Amino acid sequence: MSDEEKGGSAWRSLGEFIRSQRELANLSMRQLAEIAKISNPYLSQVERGMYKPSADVLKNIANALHMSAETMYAQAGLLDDSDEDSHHGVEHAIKLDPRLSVQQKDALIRIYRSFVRNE
Amino acid sequence: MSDEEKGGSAWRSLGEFIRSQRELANLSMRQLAEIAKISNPYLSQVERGMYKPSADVLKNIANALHMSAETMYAQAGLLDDSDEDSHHGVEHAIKLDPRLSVQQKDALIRIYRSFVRNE
DNA sequence: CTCACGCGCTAGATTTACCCAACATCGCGC
DNA sequence: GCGCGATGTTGGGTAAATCTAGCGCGTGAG
Repeated sequence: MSDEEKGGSAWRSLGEFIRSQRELANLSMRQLAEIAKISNPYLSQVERGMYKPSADVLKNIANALHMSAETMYAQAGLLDDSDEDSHHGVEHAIKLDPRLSVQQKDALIRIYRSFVRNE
Repeated sequence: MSDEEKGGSAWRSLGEFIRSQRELANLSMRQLAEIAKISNPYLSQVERGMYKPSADVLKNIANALHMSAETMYAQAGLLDDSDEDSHHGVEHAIKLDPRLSVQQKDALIRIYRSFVRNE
């Protein structure tokens, strides 16, 4: 089939993404599950990539984590078709931000590059 | 038993929306179902609002109807709010960068926010 | 040390999405 | 009239998504 890969790998990385964002927000599974209106065991399975959550669950999790649903869908690989976001990367986004001064942009980009270099 | 509130009726209008778009494109159910990689009976159920299709199905249908997945999600009521002042450009890119660790993303976002706050 | 409590995870049951086969209905050519 | 091919729909099954109840582990207080 010439279509896009329907692999489950995208879902697994989505789970890791959710877990990292949850930990970044210092939320326990039960807390996030409560806010996102799902059960904690299910959240556990989702974070471990065992199930592909439906769209409303994704949206609820995204809102609970104070991120846009689109970000979540993009991470889940559900927004490929028409125009994939300007995926020109972090540096591009930094350069386009009008609220940053030139020095600030430079500093951010240098920090970013030091991070990705030490991958 | 459950509460039918925001969302319950959204799926029904979504079905009507899909049906109108399909008829507008002069496609039969079997044709659209074939392109969207679902079965014709299931498409029938969806158009009549009996089931809430999952995100990938929605994306495939949107694709088959030559519309963006976001439009479909919006019709499904899955994409409304994304609070937060919407200058997500830099933060969005940072969150999606797979080469950054969680801590690195956190650090970059904090630096970014301190910059724009101190403008 | 023990008890209580929060954490993430497993086990099993229930609900839901989705497919396949068969149905009824409406043309259209013979 | 009789097929017959195309349309939308229904019934019944299977696998996946989601829930509830409970487990085992760590940690802090008494």
